[in-house]
Amino acid sequence: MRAENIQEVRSLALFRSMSDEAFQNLVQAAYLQTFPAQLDLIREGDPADFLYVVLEGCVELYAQANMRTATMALIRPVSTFILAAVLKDAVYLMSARTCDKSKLLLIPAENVRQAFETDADFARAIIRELANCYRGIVKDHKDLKLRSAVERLANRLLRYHADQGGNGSLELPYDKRRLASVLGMTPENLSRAFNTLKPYGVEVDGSTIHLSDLKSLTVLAKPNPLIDDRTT
Amino acid sequence: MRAENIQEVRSLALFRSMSDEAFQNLVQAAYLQTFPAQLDLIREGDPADFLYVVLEGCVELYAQANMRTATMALIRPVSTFILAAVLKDAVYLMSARTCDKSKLLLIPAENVRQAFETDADFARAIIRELANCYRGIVKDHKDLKLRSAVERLANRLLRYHADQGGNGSLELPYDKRRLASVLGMTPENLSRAFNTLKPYGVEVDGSTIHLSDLKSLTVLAKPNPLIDDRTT
DNA sequence: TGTTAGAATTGACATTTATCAAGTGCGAGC
DNA sequence: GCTCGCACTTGATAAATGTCAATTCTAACA
Repeated sequence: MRAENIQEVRSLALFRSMSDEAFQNLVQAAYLQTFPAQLDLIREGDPADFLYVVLEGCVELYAQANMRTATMALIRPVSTFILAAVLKDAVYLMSARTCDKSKLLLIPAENVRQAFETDADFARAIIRELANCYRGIVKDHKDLKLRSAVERLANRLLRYHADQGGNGSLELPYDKRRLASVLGMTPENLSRAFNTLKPYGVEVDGSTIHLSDLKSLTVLAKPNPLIDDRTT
Repeated sequence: MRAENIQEVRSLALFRSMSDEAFQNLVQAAYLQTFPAQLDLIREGDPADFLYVVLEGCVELYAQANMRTATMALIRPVSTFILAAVLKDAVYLMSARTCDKSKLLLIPAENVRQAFETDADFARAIIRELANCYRGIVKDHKDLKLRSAVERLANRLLRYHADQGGNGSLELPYDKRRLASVLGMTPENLSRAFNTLKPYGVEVDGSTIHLSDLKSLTVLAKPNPLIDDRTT
């Protein structure tokens, strides 16, 4: 692995505070690999063999049942995924596939478990990471249970808008089909939800969205830090 | 606190492996209290002052937004709740209230954080607990995103039935209003879902449910261990 | 045993969301 | 620049779910 990538991984909250020995141990056992777009990485139900770190590209976590598919999350650099399954030595609850061509680090699950048994700093970092993941999905769950499809879209737009500088327009970070699945609706319904938001100053131009009336969009969306704020 | 209660808490997976000193330290700082039914314990948005342990009774975790309320989970003895907020020293994402008269142990958040910084065994136990909580809510999220209301009810009935011995009937663990909210539907809709399941051998008698045709109910429900199995 | 308050059910209806079937438009590759 | 495929949109319709109001049931209690 190149020094640049090592430093990137080392700087992650999860690995930052662990000892050099333990980190070296993890990294030496790991595989760095580049995958093409749309490649299946893991399938729900399979035993958790690796902890994954996304270094470049984008990975989609999804789940299937009853002939339906739902996107659970989209993982962008630099972050890990399916940590909980690895720690529990259990099967994956979600499948994963690349969206774009992606560079990933695969750390054998056994080494991760060993590291948290022996390195107390790493264990504490894992606690923080897991607590964040947990709170993230609690927020997603509240979003889905407490809001209509249009409200979910409106809040998502406000979030992306703020993330991207809040200058009146935003770029959708992935295609509308995936956005629809993330928001828990069909692509058709997403189209209609955008139309519903037109009177609130939402103008769609491909994957660029212009927000010309933030005030009325915010009144409609009623954003709530306990759902939409991704840092706390 | 009575020795019996101490032993009960000590035997929890979260506290079992920690050192005696650290455990004594936690317990000595804690408050044991009995609360009447329907009492608000915590409100989402408030800073996390205590880790709660339910010793007797039942506590409902719920969330509110947009004039709507959703039950997130029901906590029965003996288990903890809102661990993640305590560890992160953040605000609660969910509110909590007693369902029945309940005996709770309140451990000051600061002591919990101290304990996981100093006791590596406790830190590892927290990791296991958090990983379980995370996977639990991932399953809830999949349930909600991938299934219709009737399917969610059918699978829930099968789960309770199996938990209670699988002898053809089951007792709903709480009232239908709460069950409806847990399942993400209105009480009216729950009533209708029960009617929809009548042809599949589901007979409602107050809070007792008889399942006379498990086979066809299972065909309808299509239970999935990656959603319904609460142990893995 | 009768009363009563809250829970549960039912019916009528509105709203939301999904489905199916055409279209339309845009971008990659020739 | 053309065209082919695919994502996206739109329309018509169906299904699922929510809302409101009225009624029935049930269990606690006088």
